[in-house]
Amino acid sequence: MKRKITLKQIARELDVSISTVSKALKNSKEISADTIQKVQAFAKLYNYRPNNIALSLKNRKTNTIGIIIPEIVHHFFSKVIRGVELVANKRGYNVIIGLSNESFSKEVINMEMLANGSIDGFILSMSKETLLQQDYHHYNETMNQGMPIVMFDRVVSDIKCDKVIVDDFNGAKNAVQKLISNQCNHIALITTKDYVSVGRLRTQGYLEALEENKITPQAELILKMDDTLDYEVHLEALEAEIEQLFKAHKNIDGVFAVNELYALSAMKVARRLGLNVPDDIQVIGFTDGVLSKHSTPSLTTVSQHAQLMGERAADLLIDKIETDFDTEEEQFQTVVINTELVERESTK
Amino acid sequence: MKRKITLKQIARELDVSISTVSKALKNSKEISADTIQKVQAFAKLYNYRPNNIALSLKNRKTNTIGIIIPEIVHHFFSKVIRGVELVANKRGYNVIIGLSNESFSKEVINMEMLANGSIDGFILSMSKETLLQQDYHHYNETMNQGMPIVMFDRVVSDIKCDKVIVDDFNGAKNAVQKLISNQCNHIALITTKDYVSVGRLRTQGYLEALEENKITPQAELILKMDDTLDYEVHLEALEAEIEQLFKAHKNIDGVFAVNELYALSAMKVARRLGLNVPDDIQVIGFTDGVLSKHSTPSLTTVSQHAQLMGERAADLLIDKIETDFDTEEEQFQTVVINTELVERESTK
DNA sequence: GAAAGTCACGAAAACGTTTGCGTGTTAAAA
DNA sequence: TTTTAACACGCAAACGTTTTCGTGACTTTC
Repeated sequence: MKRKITLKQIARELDVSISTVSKALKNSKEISADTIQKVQAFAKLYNYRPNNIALSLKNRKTNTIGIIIPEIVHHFFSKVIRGVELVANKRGYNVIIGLSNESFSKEVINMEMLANGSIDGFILSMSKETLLQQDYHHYNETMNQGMPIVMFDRVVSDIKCDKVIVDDFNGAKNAVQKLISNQCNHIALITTKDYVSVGRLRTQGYLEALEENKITPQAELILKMDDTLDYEVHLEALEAEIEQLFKAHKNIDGVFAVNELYALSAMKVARRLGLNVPDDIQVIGFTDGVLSKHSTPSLTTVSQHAQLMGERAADLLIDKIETDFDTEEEQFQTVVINTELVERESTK
Repeated sequence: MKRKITLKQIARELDVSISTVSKALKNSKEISADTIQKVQAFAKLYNYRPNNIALSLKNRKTNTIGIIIPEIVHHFFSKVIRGVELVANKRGYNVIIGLSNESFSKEVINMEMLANGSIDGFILSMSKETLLQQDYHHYNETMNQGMPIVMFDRVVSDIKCDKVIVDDFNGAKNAVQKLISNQCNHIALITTKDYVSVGRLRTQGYLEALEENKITPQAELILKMDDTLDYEVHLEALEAEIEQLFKAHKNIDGVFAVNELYALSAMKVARRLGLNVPDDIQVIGFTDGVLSKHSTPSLTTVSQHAQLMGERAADLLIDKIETDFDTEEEQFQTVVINTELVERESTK
């Protein structure tokens, strides 16, 4: 087991100075052709590679970006990561991940852990708890220390930084418009409580679509789930709520759900109640998940282009990192990713 | 925008030496109570945190582990990552990810990028291309440089390192035994080509179960898919193959598939052919995916406990990292994770 | 043959830490 | 009063780089 070779060792072996070796490896014209040849041959033989940590320290630049997400076992987030990794790698950066697990304190701890020199900037999506508590001091402190942040998907306007978001409003509006065009007159909405920014925007899109079509929104058709519960393990609770809604309003002929699980549950409940999808009731979900494609009937969805979000976020962050010259006032931008309606079997 | 504060700056402000500050922060008894109090107060005020990169360089230890996987948008792998992250964080480590995208060269590049000081060890699962080419020089070189590797799931015996694997053989065998016990007499196997180690083992488990029950395996009932194709986008090709199999052997009453997609496709094709699952044909898939739970009918699966694999792999790696004193001969262990049969609607 | 210029290399600082050791000051022991 | 010990702190090296600035040995120019 031989440790990685260093400049110092090469220098000693070849009986030259460390600086000569360093320069020789860079083909500096300060160094004679002879020496360059000798050093490079030796370096190649021993497979010399500069130590990243030493470079990071010297350059005060790690070429690593940190990504903090609430959860990784989730198609949306893992697709975002894939996008981030793709452009990060292309541009010579590594990616280091931190999971907040939807917890405020884990988010803070993770960020502090990474902010002490390990990375050059953050890409993050807020945890639900942070969204709820509205405590953003850790973001601001991080940015005050000169570390750029790009937020995606779950953002709040109070924080001044670059952002990449989905056009939740129009995505939802178009979906509901589709249902309306398909002759749905009583469209239910299954959404989250309003503190989740994306849920709120999608709800607004739903309302707007109704209004544009002179349909009076009915509060009773809107189901706001308390999503502090993990419905992946409490499926029955979710289904029970939906079943109650369907039974109370037998005229429901369309459902718009703000995520995959809600939409799938709606279809399941419908089937259980003897309703045919899409003949009796049409369903659209806002999601990038895999379930939609493979469910029966397959689910019409509003796709969020998660991977593209990751790519754009990474480009935004790296651009900011590399134009570090703190010029005049900071200029922050918000990139809006357009959604796409993917029509499948759950709509006519 | 104030840069992060350093020992040197504190020292200058307080008119003491850098070493005094360092020691004071560590409550060294070399330093007077007065000074300690003064330094700590100042440090707290300015929110001093030691620079990780400098520490890494000094200690030749990064407290970061690298994880290389073929793909992240995949439930199995993202669950493994979650497991790794969980114990890594608990034990004071960060996780940095690299995606090989099933490509040999990307795997090599990623490993070289991380191996130059950025991390203390690797957790990885081999890309299909590496498996196919059987070129393992990058693993051996990495280990020769004193960097430990823990492999999981996709492993080969030629490489001497710690491993965490699923008991593919018995998992498959038990699943097939279940089908047999459920009165299936003609059980088809949908698997991958043999170079994928896990596919081969699962195939062996299938055969073993048949033999133990005095059932003669029929080669025509075994479908070996060429999985260099991404069937997520070429679903029809996959389904066509399965349909052909079902049509050629109308007596098939059970299917064991080595992954989720194959199993789901089998169910889909069965339904299309007018066969009822599980009455006419029972299906079991080897998978940890989400689709199984939400499909109709829901799929009986052999669960691999992916998160646990990640946890065990991380513990194994960190243990090795922290007992670095290169003692006598290396001792490598292979942890085998037991599978669990999760019974759902696709079996009786 | 002296001044100027080129060439090829080395010394040292810097990035931010930690830590073994040396040292000046004061207090206790002889 | 002298010796010794304790105390409180600073110096400097080390981790592995990069880069600026010297500098000695030649070579060229007048």
